[in-house]
Amino acid sequence: MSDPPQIPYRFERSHTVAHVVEEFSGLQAGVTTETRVSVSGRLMLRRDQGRIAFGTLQDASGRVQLFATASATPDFERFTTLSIGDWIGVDGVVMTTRRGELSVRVDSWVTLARTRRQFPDKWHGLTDPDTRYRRRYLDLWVSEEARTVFTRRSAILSGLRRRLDAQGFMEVETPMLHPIPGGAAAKPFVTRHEALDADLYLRVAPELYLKRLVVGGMERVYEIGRVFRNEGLSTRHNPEFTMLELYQAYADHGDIMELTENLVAGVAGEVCGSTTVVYGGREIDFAAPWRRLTMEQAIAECSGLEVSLDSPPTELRDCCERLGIAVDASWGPGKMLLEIYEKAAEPNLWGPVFVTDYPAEVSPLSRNHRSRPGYTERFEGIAAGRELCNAFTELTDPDEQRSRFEAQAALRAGGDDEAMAVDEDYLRALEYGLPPTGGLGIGVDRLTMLLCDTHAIRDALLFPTLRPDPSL
RNA sequence: GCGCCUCUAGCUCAAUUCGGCAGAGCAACGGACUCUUAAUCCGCAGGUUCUGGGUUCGAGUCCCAGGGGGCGUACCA
Repeated sequence: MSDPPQIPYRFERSHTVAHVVEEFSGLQAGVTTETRVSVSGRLMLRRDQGRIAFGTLQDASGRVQLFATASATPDFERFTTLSIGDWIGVDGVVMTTRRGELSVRVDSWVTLARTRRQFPDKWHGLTDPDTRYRRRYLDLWVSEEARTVFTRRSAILSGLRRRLDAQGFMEVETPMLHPIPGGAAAKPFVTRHEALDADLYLRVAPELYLKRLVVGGMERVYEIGRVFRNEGLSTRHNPEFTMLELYQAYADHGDIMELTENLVAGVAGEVCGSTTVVYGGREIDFAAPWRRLTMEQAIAECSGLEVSLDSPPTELRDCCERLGIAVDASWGPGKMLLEIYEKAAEPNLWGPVFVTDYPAEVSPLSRNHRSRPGYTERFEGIAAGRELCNAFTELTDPDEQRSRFEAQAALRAGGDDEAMAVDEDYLRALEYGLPPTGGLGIGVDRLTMLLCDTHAIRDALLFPTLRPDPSL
């Protein structure tokens, strides 16, 4: 074997593999065209045959066979020493073999990168989840399913953006470093800014900044971005995940429900080819309109329990205890009702369904229900037993918001490190006037899971959070 | 955090209920082959069995501690 040739600085490609396959799909067996193409990618299989050799070239779009011969292929001997996983660029005519396999004849070729490490088994690929996540760059080459999920995730993101842009929403970017964590009940990550000599928190939600923008006259805004929550990892939780939040001035929860069901159904139809998708072997149809159930109705339907905020507190407490929920002394009826719902109803709601009318006690940022005291105009969209989105008619009154914050701060003082703090700056913004506004948050990773039929959030994230590898 | 399971060659996996020489396929390496399709055939090489202790004449296997991972649970509006 001769020395490796100089690696070029660029390679001019005329076709992707898929483009070649598409353009020449009808070619009969044993035909050599006069069309020259240049393609590039990794050599994923090689079948040497003496004075001819076959290879399988894979690029981002697919696979095509390479056909090399001692007479037509320069450096044929060296070609047959390429390793599986080597990057090459190939130039040659499009042809079919006697058996009819579409191929590119290797009339010239160049090494673009060599792999110094051996690729996984060409048939079994990678099965160890840890290796798949830690070396995603390998997983992407050997696992078709992984490529499909991330291609689809990208389509979901652009589909969401396109639809919102078309409805007059403006995409914005708000700070990820917050002086006061807020916008969701979650434990934040703390970091430190040296020059400011201040602790800052990685955002748990962009909500309070986006609503400041509505105060500022941005009537329809959205942000798609990472949020960070310092909580446990599970099949459904990653410490950093992607949230879509949007706010629409002059809209209420009803408008947001319509927007949500149309947005999700539209993206599902576009990305999956149908609003009906199969998740875990069971169909789920995202076509609008989705069912609406109040929290009490959801509880009653799933468990037969007749409870509400008007139930005597002792009854709510008994109900919690029967369900195995450890009731904290600080819980009011709203928190108990929510816990009952989450334990007895939510996992059993296949949906998609909007569960509406959340207690004010557990909804510090949403506006009081126009006709049901103690409740808010908040809803969550549930699909496959899990929260897909959270939305409400926004609380606009600064005095009411202050008292909600203070209730949260009291919980915080009592040791609840997920409760919110009083955000004076946000209150000042409200004092300048927030018009009636509807808001929505969608978990993009959860949506991806639903539309890709994956059951672990790690499979919907390119690089899920893992413990640092102690062997490195 | 807690419980259960798991970790063997680059990858995928073996290694007899009950402790007895650590193996195969693919990849790699050397060779044969002008139409293969996970090519085939011949040959060669490949190991801190996650780490550290312990029991034993003898440990991949049993015990203890630690590490990684998976699942469940808790937490996560």
